[in-house]
Amino acid sequence: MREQKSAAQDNAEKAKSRVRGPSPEKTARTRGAIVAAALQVFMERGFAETTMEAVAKRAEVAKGTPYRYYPTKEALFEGVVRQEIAGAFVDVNAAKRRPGESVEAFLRRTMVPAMHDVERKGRGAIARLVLTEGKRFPVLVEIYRREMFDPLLGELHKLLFAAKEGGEVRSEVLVDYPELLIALIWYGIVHNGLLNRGQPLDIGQLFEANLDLLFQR
Amino acid sequence: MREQKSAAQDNAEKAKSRVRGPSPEKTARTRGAIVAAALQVFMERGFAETTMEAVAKRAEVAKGTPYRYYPTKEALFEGVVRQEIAGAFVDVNAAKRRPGESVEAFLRRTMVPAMHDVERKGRGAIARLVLTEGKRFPVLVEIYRREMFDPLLGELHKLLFAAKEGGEVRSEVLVDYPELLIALIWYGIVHNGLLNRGQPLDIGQLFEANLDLLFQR
DNA sequence: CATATAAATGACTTCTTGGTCAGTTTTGTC
DNA sequence: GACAAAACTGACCAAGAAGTCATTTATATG
Repeated sequence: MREQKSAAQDNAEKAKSRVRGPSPEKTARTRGAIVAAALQVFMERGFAETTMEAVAKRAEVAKGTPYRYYPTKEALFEGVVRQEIAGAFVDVNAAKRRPGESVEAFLRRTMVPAMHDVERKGRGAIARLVLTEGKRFPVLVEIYRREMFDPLLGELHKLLFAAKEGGEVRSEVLVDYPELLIALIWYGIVHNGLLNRGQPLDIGQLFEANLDLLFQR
Repeated sequence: MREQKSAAQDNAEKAKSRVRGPSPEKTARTRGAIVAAALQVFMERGFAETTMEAVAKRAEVAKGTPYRYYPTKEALFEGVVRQEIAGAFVDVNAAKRRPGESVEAFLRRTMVPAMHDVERKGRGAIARLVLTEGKRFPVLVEIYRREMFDPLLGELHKLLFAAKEGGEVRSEVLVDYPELLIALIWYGIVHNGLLNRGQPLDIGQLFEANLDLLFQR
């Protein structure tokens, strides 16, 4: 029933046409090692300074092996960063305001902790990579914007609007410029990757300070 | 009195030992063309993507000529950016508060217009260059910090402190975190270089919005 | 105008690195 | 154990770009 397999037609969905050769698990492990190594090296050296050989060495494979998974260095970079963005995509819409919960309380409960571990979860590093290599990889910028930036901005906008409506804040400046809240996130990311020596700036703390200001604490 | 010139000892300070050959003005013009070209190309392509040949071509000189002024590509980059930072160093301490002028009024009078033409004066571009290439050129980051970042932050800190003392603002958050005001400048710079399509974001406007918020407008 | 000197040139060298591929090893099936 | 198929290897190739330098050109002086 499967002697001829009707030439390249049945590996459409799940039907991996594997009859012989190394197990898919092994392959997946190799791919994983390469992706992980690439991410590491790209993050510490940047795109241009990274050689494929360095990636291979870090992944403990030979020079040619990465090319079995990604045709070019560019493709490797894109693939790896893409995947990382997708993985970091914490659904900003996941948390919902509890009945009767003020916007301020909601922001402190959800956003502050989230901001707090931007660095600990590696989100800062990926943002910096998109930032520094963005000019060469506009696609990644677009993805980043769509997956991270715009949703967060939109959510903040809605919340600030609600805060205005509910009388929690007087000024409507924030409703027009929710960017003011986003700004400090970028600032923290940039600062941590470039300007500071010593321990990183805690973005959550900054965010909280801004909330204090906003809600007249 | 100058036949032998006592072998390499008298061109110490100002005594350029020029007796023959092209005028220093011509040389200066060539250097200027190279520096200008380099800055342009570096800004539009980044360090790694820029070839010395492209710089030479833009400056309308031959491949080897830039090397008469800068020994390596790195030196050229550093030299050019250094010079640009120094040139962009608007003395933040230049403007002084007029007698009786409120901090708010002072900020609106001086800072807002200054922010307003960050992009028009090319300061955004140079900041982005420092940002994207900073990892490879820590010296430049240090200079940038010393010449631009720290002075501005310090000045803002003093002003916000004065505003608190004078009762212009209730919250003392801004005194502890003047970074909140710096943050949006970075945000604007990053945004203009990466995230936006269409016309650039006006940082002055953002700054003004933040002042509105801060001073409860 | 002859000459000395510096500036500028661009063909050439060298080195790095992305990418290839014939051969080898690994793995699973019969 | 023989075999087939895929994964893996690393020597090799080719392109591109940094940097060199013998030669040429431009300029100022006597």
